Amino acid sequence: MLNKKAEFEVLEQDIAQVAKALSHPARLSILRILAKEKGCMCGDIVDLLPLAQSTVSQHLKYLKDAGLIKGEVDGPKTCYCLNYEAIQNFKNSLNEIFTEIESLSCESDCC
Amino acid sequence: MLNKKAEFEVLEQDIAQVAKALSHPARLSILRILAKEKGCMCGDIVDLLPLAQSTVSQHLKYLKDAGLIKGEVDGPKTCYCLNYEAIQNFKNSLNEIFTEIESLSCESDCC
DNA sequence: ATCTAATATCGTAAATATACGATTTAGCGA
DNA sequence: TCGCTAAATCGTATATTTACGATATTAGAT
Repeated sequence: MLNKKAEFEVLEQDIAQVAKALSHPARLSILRILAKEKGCMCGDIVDLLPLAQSTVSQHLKYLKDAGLIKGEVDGPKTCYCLNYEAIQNFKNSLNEIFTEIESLSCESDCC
Repeated sequence: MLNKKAEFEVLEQDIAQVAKALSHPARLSILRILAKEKGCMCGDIVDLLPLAQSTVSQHLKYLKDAGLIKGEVDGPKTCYCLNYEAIQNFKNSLNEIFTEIESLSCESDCC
């Protein structure tokens, strides 16, 4: 199958990638847990979610690849934290698009 | 495969669903086109995107199912418009989660 | 040196998304 | 009525995501 994603604007590609990372409730839940728990929760996330350890690890990788979290290996453990800068950047990009959309409000003759 | 999405919070499920609709550059592009073009563009979207008609139609359906756009059938044509209310709702929900995340900023001992 | 606990990775199965061409549907105009 | 145009839907191929169990990896503790 041909992948056409590269043919769109970079801003659109960037937002799409982060939106994809936010497109599963488990990953949104993980972000909230990481914000709530002091000292950067690691494996305890598994205890808080109805998912297997390997699945949680997979979701964490997904979030890390999207840049939304950082992970620091510490012996056999790994410490995950939110990447506030990346979250802020996403918020800004999304706002950029949303305000553009709202300001261009079409005076439609139909719906 | 077991689908575990239903086991998460409704807020998380709702945001995830809209985020998924925003997770492809073609769909973000469509939203911008709908905002820009007066009179609610319909088939001309196809001319503006590097995708086949059937693929664009599929993306439009995806956006409509997520509630982000409305479509009004008018003879053989269909007129699509943004659903500003839904977009506003999503913005609010996302802000809710993001401000929660930011206010809970963890004082971590690692990253 | 070995055991153990915490994670990551591998292999795999099923579900969903992405893309296309071909076909169907619907109403308009000749 | 017949074709035309616009759009939706179908069928299909491929890619990606989601989920799990099993296995590998890593470093501290015994």
